[in-house]
Amino acid sequence: MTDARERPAGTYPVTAVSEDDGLIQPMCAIFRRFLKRQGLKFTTERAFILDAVLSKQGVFEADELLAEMKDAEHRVSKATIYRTLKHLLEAKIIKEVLIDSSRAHYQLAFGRKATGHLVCMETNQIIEFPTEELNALMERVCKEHGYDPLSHRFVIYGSSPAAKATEQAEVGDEG
Amino acid sequence: MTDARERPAGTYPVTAVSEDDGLIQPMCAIFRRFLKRQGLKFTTERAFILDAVLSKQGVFEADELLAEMKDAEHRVSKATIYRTLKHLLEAKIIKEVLIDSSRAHYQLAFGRKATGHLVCMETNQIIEFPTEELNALMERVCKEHGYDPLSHRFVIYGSSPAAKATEQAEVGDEG
DNA sequence: CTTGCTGCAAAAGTTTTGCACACGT
DNA sequence: ACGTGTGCAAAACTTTTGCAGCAAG
Repeated sequence: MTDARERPAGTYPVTAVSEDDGLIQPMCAIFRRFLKRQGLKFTTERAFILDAVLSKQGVFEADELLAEMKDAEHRVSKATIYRTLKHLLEAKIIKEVLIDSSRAHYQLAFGRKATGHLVCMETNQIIEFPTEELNALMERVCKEHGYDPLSHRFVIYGSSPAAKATEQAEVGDEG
Repeated sequence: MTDARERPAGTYPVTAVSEDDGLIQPMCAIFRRFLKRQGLKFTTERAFILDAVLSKQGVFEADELLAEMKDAEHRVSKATIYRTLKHLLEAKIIKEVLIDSSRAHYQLAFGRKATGHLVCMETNQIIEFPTEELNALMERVCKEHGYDPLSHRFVIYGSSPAAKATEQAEVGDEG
């Protein structure tokens, strides 16, 4: 049951491993340059989406951005959010994270060391942890098969202490 | 661009790490027992789906099964395939594999050591490799956060030798 | 016979796309 | 002005579900 589908109302409680929020501002310039290079425009909507994305401490999804944008003074449409996410991926400002197969999850791609994700199957809490040590494994496996390594993802599924506590309580109730 | 979407017509060429196909037959009995325990029935359709699943050498998806079932003498509906996949997951005969976020991917859960997946971003080829060494990391991370470990997934993205060759050819064509 | 199962078609959820109009450069 | 971008609504795709008839135990 590799399933984190029933997520608690749009939010992922996340313990991030990010280190420097000082890198956030230059990102705007970086995105701008990226767009110019591609003959694309830096629109108000893209600025707003970038801003929302940069404020994320951990894993997020399109849905979440959409909800935030809906309330904000700047309403941005679903279509624009999806289109902009693609550009942010290409610009390597965000990267995809594999949490479950029903929706796409993203995370900032900069200012953080390689991380894996520890997912609680019950509460959907996601904890990040560093995974530098996996680079060696990636290199080795790629070399063995003649591949050029690009990136890797490591996800652990388990039960959080909170989930176990809840379980206990439920058993008490039922029994 | 963590995207393996444009997959070559329903097939994943896979180099598996499976070891004993001799375990396959008992699976039928195991599934039967599992169903009985749950008050469920072992129907012709379920038998056929189990059979198709057991013949898989590597990663597969619902879509693929559906296509196979369409041609076979036993036509099985989409709905039944999805419903049966859920039971097979619960019975721990198959497990979910995270390859990309657009579709669910599965793999037999037995008769194989823990494996990771090396995915070629261009050709979508998937190579399995053993990942026993990651168990220690899983245990350690879980202990650090008070989690009970359940399972883990490790995916490497890269470019296969074949993809690089194709690229070369294309550059030659264009230039 | 009783209960669960199947197929169909419709629904649901996420992501993409066509189009007319609006906006950066 | 030109070429892109945006919003909207519809389409595409994967997965789920309701229902009426069907089959396993």
